[in-house]
Amino acid sequence: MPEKRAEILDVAIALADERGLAAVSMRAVAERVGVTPMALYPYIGNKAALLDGMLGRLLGRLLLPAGEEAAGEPRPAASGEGPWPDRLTAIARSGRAMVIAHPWAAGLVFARPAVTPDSVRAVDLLYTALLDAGVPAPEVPRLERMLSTVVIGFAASEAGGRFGSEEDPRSYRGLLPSGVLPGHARLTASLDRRVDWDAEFEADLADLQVLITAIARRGAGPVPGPAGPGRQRG
Amino acid sequence: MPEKRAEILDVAIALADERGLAAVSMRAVAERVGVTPMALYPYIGNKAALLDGMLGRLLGRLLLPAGEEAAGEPRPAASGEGPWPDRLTAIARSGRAMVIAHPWAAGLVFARPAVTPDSVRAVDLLYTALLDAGVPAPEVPRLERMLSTVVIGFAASEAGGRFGSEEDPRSYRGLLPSGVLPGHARLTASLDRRVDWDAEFEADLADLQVLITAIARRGAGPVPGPAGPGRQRG
DNA sequence: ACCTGAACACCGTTCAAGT
DNA sequence: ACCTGAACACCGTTCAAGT
Repeated sequence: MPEKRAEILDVAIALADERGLAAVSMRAVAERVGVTPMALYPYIGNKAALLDGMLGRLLGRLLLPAGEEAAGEPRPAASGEGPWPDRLTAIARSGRAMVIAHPWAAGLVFARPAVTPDSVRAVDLLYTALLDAGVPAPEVPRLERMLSTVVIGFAASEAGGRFGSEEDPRSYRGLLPSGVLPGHARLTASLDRRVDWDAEFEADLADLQVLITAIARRGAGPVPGPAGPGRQRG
Repeated sequence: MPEKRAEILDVAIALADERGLAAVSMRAVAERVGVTPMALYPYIGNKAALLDGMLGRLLGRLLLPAGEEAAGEPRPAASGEGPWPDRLTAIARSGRAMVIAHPWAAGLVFARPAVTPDSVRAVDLLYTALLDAGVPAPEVPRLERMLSTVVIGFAASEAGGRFGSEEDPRSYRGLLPSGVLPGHARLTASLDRRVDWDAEFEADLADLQVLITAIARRGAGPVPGPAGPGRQRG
């Protein structure tokens, strides 16, 4: 990565952190770099490539082997050491921490193929953990996509507002008396509690480990389970 | 919903379907409606509210009780009849079909709280299905968020390109010889297959049903499982 | 009550020109 | 090799004015 390109991307990331993705314009980035908008193009290509580059740089930091110039960033994901549940948990927490630290990145992750060298390395860590858990090889890529979708989707929902804020528990109440929300009516006690998102994320991770263990178990035995397409032992 | 507002939103949706979300400008929508950009503001509010309104209108169509003026739209989600796995599957398929029919909607779902009347009704269908499956009440809202995150995230990944296209299986090969991708090296046979996304979605749904059943089982028994935070029977 | 027209402060990107 | 300046075709939104 040419040094100038890295500088431009870091300026753009800082701008997005401070004022949101909408504030990241070629003109605004150029001004912070101290240059004319047109001077960015040889290094960046265009606006879409600028956004790709910003995301790629975050992913690169995420995978640094602990304490390499990533000051102020969330701890990088552990590499291939330790029991598989610990490795899965570490990667998942790093991903969520990245999105919380840079909420604007959430929307970008879903929009670009995960095929940059850095994101492929992240995927590889998950592959290895799933294989070590005993998941049959033909099911590993699918399960990796499901896991990363949950982690990214959870963080994106938190950061983007889909999970809502403090005032929304009341928003469904107007629809209750008319009886159009029978499910909510059966849950009122549970719905009025404030949600601890850290705890919910950890509970989701625990449940996914339950699922992974179940899949590994049905893959190991000679008797196929009732669900899932044809598969074979890796 | 005032008739003019509905007309404006439908024009904006058609524009997004035809030319992408980036083509949806106040000016372009106004031109199609046959009016000056400023004439939209009393009905719409501003650009952000226009996007919210577009998404809300899609959600409304999704929940129509089968065959009410939703010509050319994906089949609406089944209401509260039938076994819970069928209901869950129907809602999940409807959500994915909506995103495939209107790919631009994927990015919006994560960015807005799911508290409009229509999205609350969709959530209620999932609550009811999970309760009928035997999931303890305190775990139902969390599980609903996990399920909808998987469905929306899967569809968003498909529509947005995160899952990649035909050519990307080759993209990791350059990194294999150097040994930085041990997980991929153990999976080459599985990674070279073309992916059937319909089948993968169905397999994910089947696995989520396995997980739901496991949670219902541990909630019913007096012996708590090793994973998950404190919980109580509904 | 509903809409228009001009204006303001922005965009991304091109092109030809400078050093 | 690297950067600038002017220009083009756009944005969302304001405000005062028209009917």
